[in-house]
Amino acid sequence: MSSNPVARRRPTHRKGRPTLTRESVGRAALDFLDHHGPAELTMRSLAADLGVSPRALYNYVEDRRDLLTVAAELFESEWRPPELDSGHWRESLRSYCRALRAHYRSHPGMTTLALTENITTARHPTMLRNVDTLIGFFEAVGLSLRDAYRACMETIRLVAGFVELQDIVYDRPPAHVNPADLAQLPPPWLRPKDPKDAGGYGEPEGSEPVGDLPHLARLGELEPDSPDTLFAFSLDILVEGIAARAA
Amino acid sequence: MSSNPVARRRPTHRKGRPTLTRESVGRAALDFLDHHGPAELTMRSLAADLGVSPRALYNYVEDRRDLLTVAAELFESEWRPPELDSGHWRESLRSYCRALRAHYRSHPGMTTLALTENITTARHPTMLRNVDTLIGFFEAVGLSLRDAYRACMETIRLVAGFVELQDIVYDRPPAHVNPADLAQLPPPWLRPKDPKDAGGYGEPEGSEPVGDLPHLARLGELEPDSPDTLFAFSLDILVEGIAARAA
DNA sequence: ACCTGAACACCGTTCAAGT
DNA sequence: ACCTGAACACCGTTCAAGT
Repeated sequence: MSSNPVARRRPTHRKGRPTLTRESVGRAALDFLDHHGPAELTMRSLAADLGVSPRALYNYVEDRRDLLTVAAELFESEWRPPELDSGHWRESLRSYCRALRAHYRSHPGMTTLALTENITTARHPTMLRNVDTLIGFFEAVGLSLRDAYRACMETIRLVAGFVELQDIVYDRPPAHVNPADLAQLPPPWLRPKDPKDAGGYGEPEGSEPVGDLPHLARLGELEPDSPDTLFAFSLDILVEGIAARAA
Repeated sequence: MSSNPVARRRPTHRKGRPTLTRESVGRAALDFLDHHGPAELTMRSLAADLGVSPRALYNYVEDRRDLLTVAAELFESEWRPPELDSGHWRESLRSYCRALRAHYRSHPGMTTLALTENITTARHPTMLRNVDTLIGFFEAVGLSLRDAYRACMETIRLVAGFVELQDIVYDRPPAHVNPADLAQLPPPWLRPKDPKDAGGYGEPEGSEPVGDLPHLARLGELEPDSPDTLFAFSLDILVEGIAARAA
């Protein structure tokens, strides 16, 4: 040991700012998503955030894909799931899914980015452990190993799909959708387009085009669901579906 | 009527190729996805495909977002769902979902594009009619109107989520994943990274890292699921979950 | 060893000009 | 009326050069 040369530490600062690392760059990318949309996350904007030139990032990550992979790994490692108790498995699974949903929503766009960049290489040990635990939970509930694996994948996909396809529209309404429209049934994307912007669906006096869509029309009389209520329904379906399988 | 000037038709051809229209441009975008990935669909590549300059597209669509909206509308209008029979509702719902899955897969990337571009404005009348019919089906099965709406959304989200998060990796394996790895359990994204590329998970002789993940390790002994089998499991969960709700 | 600045090949979009 | 070509402000990435 003493024959080794004195360990030369890499400097911790440079020009007054902490030295970059592979992890700190990935961390910055993940945090960036808390303030901006995924489309705004570019090598240049991230470099500007960090106060360096875009070229500097390439000393720590291979390319943009690699950067997003590091961010995805940090994202995975960040989550500490609640305890799972197969004794009260229904409520336990619900809590688990609610926590998982909150985690996905906490860094909005991370899943979308992973999707568009086809990132399947972020396999953080913490995530593998979480998945392993969840599979064990489903076995304890009464599923075969194979079904437990399937149920685990189904659970994750349900939560991720809900956040990406449902929550994202409510949490960050796109420029072209009126937030007030989200608080009504049916949601904007199930309302007929008003022809030529002349009085359409929302008109108080009954108008023609609705006649063809009787069930959608009747939805207008209902109080709208909050995203949380809708998610609770999804969980009901999942839980009872698994219960039927375990029986 | 006869006082109207003679209707001047717009020319149907120009320079030997059919004149572009808003619809034909959107159609070309949708068809483009059958041959290329969504990331390759650019204004320039599409224009090259059509044999025009990129600028020409802007005579028919406002911008890239608008182009993708037209493509999404065509995508929605293209689907003719199978008949729904509430008399044999379980098998009927299964067939419906299988057909819907096939539709999503037929133009891979369309949903991903709609997601990244936040397109919620594609509301083709055909799609609204299909949704309306599905809600009516769930009411006939025994759900309240509110639950029927929720079940309809849940069904669509389940199928879309399955295609985007599961099928896409099998149908178009990204460059960095070995297709042979997809035919094994656990899937690549649940296998521990081999440390420094030295013998890792796949090793015949038992190695350390697996000891910590007992359930994932036992998965290796199982024959892998085909995507179709995995989808059938998802449908089982959905159908029995809805059955419990309808009771 | 780590950074910057300039450059390259792309992208969406717009302008001025052609026919 | 509809198109092209050149241009602008972006993007990811690379090269040569600085300290």
